Amino acid sequence: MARARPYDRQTAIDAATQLFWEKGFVGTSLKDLEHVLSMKPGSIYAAFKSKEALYLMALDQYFTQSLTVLNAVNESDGSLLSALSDVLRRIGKNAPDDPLCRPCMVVKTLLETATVSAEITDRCHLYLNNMIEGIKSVLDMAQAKGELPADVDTAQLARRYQANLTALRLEAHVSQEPGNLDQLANDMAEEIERFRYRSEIA
Amino acid sequence: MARARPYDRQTAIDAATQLFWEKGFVGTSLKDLEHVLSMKPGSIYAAFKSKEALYLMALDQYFTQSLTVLNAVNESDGSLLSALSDVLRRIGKNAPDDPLCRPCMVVKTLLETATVSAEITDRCHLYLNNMIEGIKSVLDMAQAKGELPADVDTAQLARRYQANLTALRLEAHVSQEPGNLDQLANDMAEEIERFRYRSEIA
DNA sequence: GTATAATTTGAGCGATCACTCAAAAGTGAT
DNA sequence: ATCACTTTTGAGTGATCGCTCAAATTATAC
Repeated sequence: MARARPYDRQTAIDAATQLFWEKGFVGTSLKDLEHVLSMKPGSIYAAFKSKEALYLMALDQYFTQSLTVLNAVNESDGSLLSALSDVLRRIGKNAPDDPLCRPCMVVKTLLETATVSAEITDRCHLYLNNMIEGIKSVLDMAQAKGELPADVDTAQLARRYQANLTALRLEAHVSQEPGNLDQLANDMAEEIERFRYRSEIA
Repeated sequence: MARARPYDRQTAIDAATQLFWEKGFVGTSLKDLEHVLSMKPGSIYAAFKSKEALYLMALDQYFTQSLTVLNAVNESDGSLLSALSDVLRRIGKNAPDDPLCRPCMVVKTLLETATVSAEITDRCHLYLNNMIEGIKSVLDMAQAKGELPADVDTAQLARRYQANLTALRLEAHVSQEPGNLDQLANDMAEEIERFRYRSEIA
């Protein structure tokens, strides 16, 4: 029959994702990719068509992995609101190997590639919309469970949560004093907890 | 004596700032700069030494201009807290020609150049610290004027404000539905207004 | 006008960019 | 072993990268 690929495609895309995530689209050269993928240019282009196409695959990989965080929140047995605020507090810890403690790749991409590739930009908008939709559905679920008052605008709160999440991930990358980040994370976590429905209050 | 420069240096740096701000350090080529500055490569290097040095000048220019916003807040005759929250509401309007409604150049730079130039990165941290210091001193003044309760941690609130500002400016760049941005801005504005001291409450 | 000094000019430097393609190499079926 | 087929290889493509420098240009001083 035919020759088999000596590499695992998914592993390769994942390596490319890490590289792109760190250095950006323009900042990543093909030489960089060759090293990380252990592939020669010809193979890269045979396998992934182009640098831009590979970047789109990397973005998709990133987004898929990001969804697992949201799924974990959804499947938490305790309070959904607590699960959401715990994500914020987790970023406050700024663990070096925690991908959540690095700036969102989609945001980085949107800041970088507005003038580079319309297709990449469009894809990013799609991911962002999907993500906020996912957050909203968690909040809707929380509302159905009685965790959130019925009059809370879940779409609006979802946008607020996403904004906080983005700002916090940015701050984790920028911040020099860990205590400040943790405090900021706690502030944001308390903010969302403050929405929790308490029957004893009017 | 000697030949005079046919261009205004400040104007040139300003043009470079706009270009760098939009396209980033790596994304801006010398050809781009030649067009914007109407200068040939030799002149550019004679005047600004290198692309990186020019970028540093652009960053400084950007930061100086950013400070004028803070100064305007400081010199507002009315409430300082209102002046701060008005800045957030102003971003909610997303006026196309309002530089405040574009992502912070320092943040963009930090996301892009962590792997490119340590000097640029360091300078950005400096600017960020200066800016947050400026915000804190506004809050301190508000506290002295009795606008803020004495027990408010102004340093912490300043970080929170800066995080909101950054997130909002990002959202202005990313957001597709203007109404959402405005609502988010109002949320953030109300959040800071909620700190305002009211004598009739305990 | 001539000398002097500061500035612009722009062709061109070596390096790197994203990318290509003919050739070599590996794999399974017969 | 041979074949059909897929994949890897890596030197090499033209274009562009940031940058340089000898020459030309423009100004002032005398």
